[in-house]
Amino acid sequence: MSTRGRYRNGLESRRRILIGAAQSFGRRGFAGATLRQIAAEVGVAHGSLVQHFGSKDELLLAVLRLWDEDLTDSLPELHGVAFLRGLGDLVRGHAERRPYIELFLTISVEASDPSHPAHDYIRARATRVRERVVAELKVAASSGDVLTSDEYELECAARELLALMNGLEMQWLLDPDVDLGGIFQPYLNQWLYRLGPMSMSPAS
Amino acid sequence: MSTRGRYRNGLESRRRILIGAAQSFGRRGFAGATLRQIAAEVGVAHGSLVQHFGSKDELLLAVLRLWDEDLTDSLPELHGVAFLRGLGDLVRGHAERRPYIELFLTISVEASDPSHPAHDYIRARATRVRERVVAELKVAASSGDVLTSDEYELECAARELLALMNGLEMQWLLDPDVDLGGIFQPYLNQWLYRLGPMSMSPAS
DNA sequence: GTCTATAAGAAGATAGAC
DNA sequence: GTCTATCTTCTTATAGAC
Repeated sequence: MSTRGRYRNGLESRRRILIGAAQSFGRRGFAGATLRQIAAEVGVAHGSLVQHFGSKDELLLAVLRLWDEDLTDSLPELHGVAFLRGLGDLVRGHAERRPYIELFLTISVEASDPSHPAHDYIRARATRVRERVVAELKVAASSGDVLTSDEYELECAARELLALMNGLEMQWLLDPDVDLGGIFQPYLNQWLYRLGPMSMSPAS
Repeated sequence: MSTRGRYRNGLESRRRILIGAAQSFGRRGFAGATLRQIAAEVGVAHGSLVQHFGSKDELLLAVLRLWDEDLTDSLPELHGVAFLRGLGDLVRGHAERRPYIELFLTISVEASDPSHPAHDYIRARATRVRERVVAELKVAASSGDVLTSDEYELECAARELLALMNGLEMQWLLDPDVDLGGIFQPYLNQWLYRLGPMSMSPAS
C-alpha cells in the first residue's frame, strides 16, 4: 500500500518532468534549455531532475523515447496505399501537436552535429521512419497501387515525401498561420498519382 | 599608411571571426556555441569578439547578414522559368557549401522561438526568399510557362518547393551521403510540369 | 522521493595594460 | 586593435537533511 503510493508519486513526478522537459527542449533546444528552468516550470526542485534521470543528456533521451512512442502510436493502423493516403490526416493532426513537432524538428537539426547527445538516436529514428514508408510502398507495389518495386526508387520517393513534410513543418513553426494540411494534401495526391498506374485519377 | 594598415588588420580580424562564428553557430547552434570557443578556433582573444560586435546576439546577426549576402550573390541571374530551372544547379551547388546550409537550417529552426535573437531576421528572410520565388513564378506566368496567376496558388507552389529543398537539406545534414541534387532534380521537373501547360514535356 | 545547500566550473561582458 | 585579468551570473551535478 504505502510502497505503491510512494511509487505512484515518483512515476507521476517523472511524467510531469518529461512533459516540461520536452516543451523546453523543443522551444529552446538542448543547449538553450536548463535543468533549473525546466524544474521551475514543472514545479519541482532542480535536484530532482538529476535524481530521476542521472544527467541532462539522459533526460533528453528519455524525452525523445517517450514522445517517439506517442507519435508512433498515433500512426494509422493501415497498410499499403491506405497507409500512404492516411498520411494526409496524419499531417493535419500534426497541426494540433505543435510541441511534438517543435521537439523533433529542433532536436533533429541540432543532432546533425556528431557530438550532440541525441545524434545516434535521431539518425536511427530517421532511418526507421523512412524504412516504414518504404515498407508501405512495397506493400502498395505488391497490390499494384505503386508501379515500381525498385528499392532505390522507393527510397527516393520516401525521402521526397518526408522532406516535404518536414520542410512544411519548419515553415509552420516559424509561422503558425501556414496551412499545413492544405499544402500537404495536394502534394500527397500528386505523389501517389506519379507513383501509381496512370489509369488512377489524381484526387482533386 | 599606418592608419590604413591598422584598419586593414581590423577588417581582416573581423572577417576571420565571422567565418569561425558562422561555422560554430551552424554546428552547435546559438546557445551551444560560446564566444571563448569561437575565439580559440579563430585564434584571437575572446574579449576581441565583444570588442568588434558588442555582444553574442550582435555577432550572430552580423554572421547571418554576411552569409545571407553570399548566398544571394550566388543566385542565378535569370528570370522566369529559366530561374526556376536554375534551382536544380543551385541545390547541387549547396552540396559544396555545407557550412552555409548548416548555419541557416540550424538557426532557422531554433529561431521559431520568438525569444531567439534571430527570430525577426529569420522570419523576414523566409518571407523574402519565398517572395522571390513567387515573383519568378509570376514572370513565368506572364510568358505562358506557368498557367496560373493566382496569388495564393503561386504562394503554395513556392512553399512546397522550398519545403522540399529544406527538408532534403535536413536529411543531407544528418547523412551527407544523401544525393541532394539527384532527388531534387526529378521533383523540380515534375513541379514545373505540373505548373506549366500540359503540352510541355517533363524533362527526364 | 523530494528538498535545500553547495561545489566546481563555464558563461557573457567589462576594464585597463600595451 | 588586441590582449589578459576580472566581475557577475548561471550552469550541471553532488551531498545530505527531512
